[in-house]
Amino acid sequence: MEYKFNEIEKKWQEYWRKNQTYKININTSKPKFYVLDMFPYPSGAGLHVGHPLGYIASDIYSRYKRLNGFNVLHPMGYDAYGLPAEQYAIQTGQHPAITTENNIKRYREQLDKIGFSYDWDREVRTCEPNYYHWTQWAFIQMFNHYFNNKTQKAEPIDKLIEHFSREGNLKINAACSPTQKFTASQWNSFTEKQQQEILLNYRIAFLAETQVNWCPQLGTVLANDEVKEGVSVRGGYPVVQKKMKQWSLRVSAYAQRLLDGLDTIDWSESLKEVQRNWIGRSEGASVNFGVKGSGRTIEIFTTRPDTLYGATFMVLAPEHEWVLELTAPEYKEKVSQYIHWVKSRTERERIAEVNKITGQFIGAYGINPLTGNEIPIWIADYVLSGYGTGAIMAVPAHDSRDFAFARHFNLPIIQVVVKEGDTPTDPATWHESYDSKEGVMIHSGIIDRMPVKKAITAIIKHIEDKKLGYGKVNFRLRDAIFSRQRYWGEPFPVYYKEGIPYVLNENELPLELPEVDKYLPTEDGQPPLGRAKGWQTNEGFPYELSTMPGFAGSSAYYLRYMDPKNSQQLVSKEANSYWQDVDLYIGGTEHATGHLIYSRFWNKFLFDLGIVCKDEPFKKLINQGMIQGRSNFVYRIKDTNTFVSYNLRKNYEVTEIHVDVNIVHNDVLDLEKFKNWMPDYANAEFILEDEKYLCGHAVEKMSKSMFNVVNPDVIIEQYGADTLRLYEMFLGPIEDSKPWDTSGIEGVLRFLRKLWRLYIDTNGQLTLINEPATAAERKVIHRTIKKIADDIEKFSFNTSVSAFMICVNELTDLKCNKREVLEPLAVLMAPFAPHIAEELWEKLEKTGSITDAQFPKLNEEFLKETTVSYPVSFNGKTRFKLEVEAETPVSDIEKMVLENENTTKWLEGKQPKKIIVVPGRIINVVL
RNA sequence: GCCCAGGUGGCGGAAUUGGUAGACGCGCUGGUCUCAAACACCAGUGGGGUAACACUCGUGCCGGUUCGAUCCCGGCCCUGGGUACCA
Repeated sequence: MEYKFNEIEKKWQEYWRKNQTYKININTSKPKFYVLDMFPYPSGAGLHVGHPLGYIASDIYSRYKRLNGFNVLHPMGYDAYGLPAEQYAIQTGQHPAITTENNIKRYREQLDKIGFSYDWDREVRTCEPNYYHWTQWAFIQMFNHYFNNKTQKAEPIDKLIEHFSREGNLKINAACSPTQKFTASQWNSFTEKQQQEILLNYRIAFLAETQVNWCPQLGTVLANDEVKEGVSVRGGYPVVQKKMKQWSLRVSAYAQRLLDGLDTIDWSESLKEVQRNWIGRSEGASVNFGVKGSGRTIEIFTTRPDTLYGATFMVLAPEHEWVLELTAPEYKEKVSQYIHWVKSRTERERIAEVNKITGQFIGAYGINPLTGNEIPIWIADYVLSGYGTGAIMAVPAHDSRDFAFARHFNLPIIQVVVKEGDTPTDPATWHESYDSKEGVMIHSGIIDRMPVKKAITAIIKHIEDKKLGYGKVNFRLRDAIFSRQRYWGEPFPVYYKEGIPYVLNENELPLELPEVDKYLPTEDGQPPLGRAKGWQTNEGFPYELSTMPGFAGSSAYYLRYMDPKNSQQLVSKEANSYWQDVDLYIGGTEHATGHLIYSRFWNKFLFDLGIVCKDEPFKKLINQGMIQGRSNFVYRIKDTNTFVSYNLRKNYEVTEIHVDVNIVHNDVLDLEKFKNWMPDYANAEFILEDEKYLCGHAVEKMSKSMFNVVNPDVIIEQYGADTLRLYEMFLGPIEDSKPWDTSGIEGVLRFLRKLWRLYIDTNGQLTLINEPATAAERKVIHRTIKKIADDIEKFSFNTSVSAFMICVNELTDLKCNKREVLEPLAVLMAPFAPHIAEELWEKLEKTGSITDAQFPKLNEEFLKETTVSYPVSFNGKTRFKLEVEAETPVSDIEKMVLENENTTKWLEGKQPKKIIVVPGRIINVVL
C-alpha cells in the first residue's frame, strides 16, 4: 500500500487533539524546557510558505527535547492589536475585533495543518481583556516606580517621595527628566499638583512633553524603531518631528543593564551588535560653556574633551530650549525663519539631504571654559536635540561634520592633535578634517604634548576639579514613546484630575476598550477614544484617550504562557520558578531593535520587582532567515497578445511580465492555466521552444504583487505536511535567507515514500522481522542516531534531512527489514515528520503516541570501522587509495605506502623527504 | 560612510572546522516498465580533455603561511542585511 499522507495526517491531527497529546503542566519530576516562537500578527493575507520556517524548526527542537525526557513548554498565541485591522475598520466600518477574530481563525487552521506540537490551552491574544489586564497592570507598576541609579534598579516611588520630604532632591541619583532642584522644606510646601508634576519626571512610565515622530497619515506618534528611513515601517508614510505630551517608558534608565546583559545570553553576535549599536554607549565628558552677557551656561556632551582647545564655535539643535532666549535681537528674524524651515521638513527630506549644510548664527557667544575665548553660537539641524544635551562644541579640525560646517560658513579651524611623525599644517589648506584617534596634543594649554588617551583622562580630571564639568557616559537609546493616537490598542489605566494623571487601582483592572462610532479622530483632533461615551471614572474624571503601542502586548507574553489563565497575577511564583525563562526563542531579525529591546527592558523591570526570577528573558535566540520568493516571468511581444519562450525572447521586442508561480512547473508554463488566469490572456498565443513555454525567473521578496506567493495549504494538499516540514528544513541553514522553489519538493516526498516502503509492503502489511540486525545495518542506524542528535543540537536541520535520505537509501540497498533498526528510525523521524512517524509507530504495534517514545540510544561500538581507506597524496595531490586495517601503527602504514606498487610511479625516482600520516584521515608523501 | 553576514556546479546547498571539494536533493541526459503519460526503478552529470582511461584546471580576485588551504593571515572586488549627521 502506498503512502497516503492526506489520510494519515488528518488522522493523527485528530488523535492529538482528542488525546491532548501536547497539553503540558508543571511537573517537578522532569526538567523543564521552554521553546518559544515569536507570536504572529494575524494579517488578512494568511500564512505564506515563508512564515512557518521558524515554527517548524522550533517544533522539531521541542519534540526532540520531549523525546529526551524534558517537560517542554511550547506555546503559541497572537499579537492581535495592530494597525492593519484598524485601517480596515476605518475603510469598512467593521470592528477590528471581528477582523482580528477571522484572521486568527484562518491562522489557526493553517497552523493546525502543519502538525505543530503547541499546547493550545495556553494560547494568548494581546487584545483580550484577561490578557491586557496584565499589560495595564505592568504599566501601573512602572508608574509607581522610579529607577535608582545607585542601586541600578527600579524602586517604589513612595520611597522617593519619602526621601523628598526628608532631603529634597539635591542628593538623589535617579533616572529622571530635567528637573529643578528643591529642598525638603520646598517639597513639603509644594501643592499636590506641583508634587505630582515633579514625580512624573521620575516615574518609569511618565507623561512628558517630548519631541516625537508624528505620522500625519496614520494620525499617531511612532517610536524610533517604528520609523525607518524617515517613513513609518507600517505603511511607509512620511514622519515629521513634533513636540507633544506623551506617555513614555524610561527605557534609557536600563541602558547599561541592557548592554551588560548581552554578554550573558546566547544570541548571534550580529544581533547583539545591532543591539549594542542601538543602545549606543559612549564615554566622554559633560562640559559647561558660559554665554557672554547671560547668566546661562550651556551644557555640552563630547567624547573628545581633549580637543576642547580646538573648539572654535558652538552649535545648538534648533529645538534647544534656550535658542530664542539667547538670540540677539538683530538675529531674531533669521533664527525664527531657520527654525521654521527645519520644522517644515519631513524626516525623509532631512535624511535625504544629510550633506546639505544649513545653519544660522544667533548673534550670541559662548565662552570656552579653558581658554576664556569667545566663540560664536550657531544653530544647525546637524545637531540633534535628542542626543546628549542637544548642544555641541564644534572642533572643526578633527570632526568631519564640524569641518564641513566651518568651511561652509567660513569659521576658524584650529589643529590640536598631530599624529606621530606628522608636522602640523595650516588647516586652510585641508580638504577634510584631520584624523585624531591617535596622536599628540598641540596648541592645548595644560594638556599640550600629551598623547590623546592621556589627555582625555587629564582634562576630565581638570574640569572636574575646576567644576567646569564631569566625566559622563552617554547613551543613544531613547525612552520609548508609549502613546498612540489610535483605537485598536490597550487603553491606559489612567485618568486625569486637574490635568494631572493618576493610575487606577489594581482591582479596577482590566479597563476595557470602549466602543466608538467611528475609528477616526474626533472633529477637534482627539484620538478615537474621544468618541467613546462615558469614557471616565465613576467620579467623572476623564480617562486617557491614547492607547498603548504594538510592543506593549508583546513585551511580556512569554511570561503569560507560563500561567495563562491566572486571574490574580501576571504569573504565579510557582509557574515562574518552574519555567523560569525561555530556553530557545526563534524569530525574525526585524525585531532586533524593537521587541527584543522592549521585552528585555520589561523583564528587567519585573525582575527588579521580584515578579520574575530571571534578569534576561531569552537565554538562546535564533533568527530564522527570510524565505524569499522565486518569481517567474513570461515575455509578451510588444503590442501583441503573443508570448515568446524564455530563450527566444531576444529575437523580439518584449515586455517582461510576472506570472503566477503556481501555474508554472519547473519553469515550464501551463498554457491552459495561463489562459484561464486572467481574462486578458484568454486568447494568448505562444511561441514555444522544444514544444514548451519556458519562463524566466528571479529571486524577489515574496509578495502578492509579484505573483510568487506560495500558500502552505496548497503544498500540504499536494505533498503533505510532513513533506512541507522536511522541505522547509532541507532548503538550507535555518539562519540564511533563501528562495522558495517548489520544484525541489518532490525529492522529499520521494524520500518519505521510500521510507514508508522500508516498513510497509504493497498490501499495506508491516514487513518487519525481529531477527538481530547485521553489522552493516547497525552501522547505518547508529551513524544516523549520532548525526541527527548532533545536528539538532546545532540547529543544522538541513543536514539532518540529508542524513535521513542517506540512511534510507542505504537501508533500502541493504534490504533491511529489522525491527531493531527500523523502530529507532521511526523515533528519529518523529520530530521532523510527526504524522508518518505516528502511523509507523502504530503499525509497529506500539502503544501511545510516538511523541512519548524515547530518543534512541547511541552505541558507539557499532560505528567502529575494521579498515580505513586512506587517500594517499603526493605533495598534497591525491593519487590513490590504500586499504589498511584499523589501528595499524603509523610506522607500518609508512612502510606499506613505500612498498605499494602505485607509489613507485609517483615517486618519479625521487626519494621521499617525509611521509605524513594523519591516523584515520590521510597520508601525504612529500617529495 | 560605519557595523555585521556572505561569495563553492545549471539551482538549493554539503565538507567531521587545516586532511579525498561538490554529500543530499532538484534539474538535465540516457535507459527499463507502459499503447501512452504519470509514478517507480537503473545509469550518468563541475569545466577542459579522451572512444574510454590517463591527465589537467577548479571554492569571488591577488598574494602569504603550511607537507597539505573552501577553512588561517594580508590586500582588493562584489552581494545581502542593519544603521545613519550620535558630537
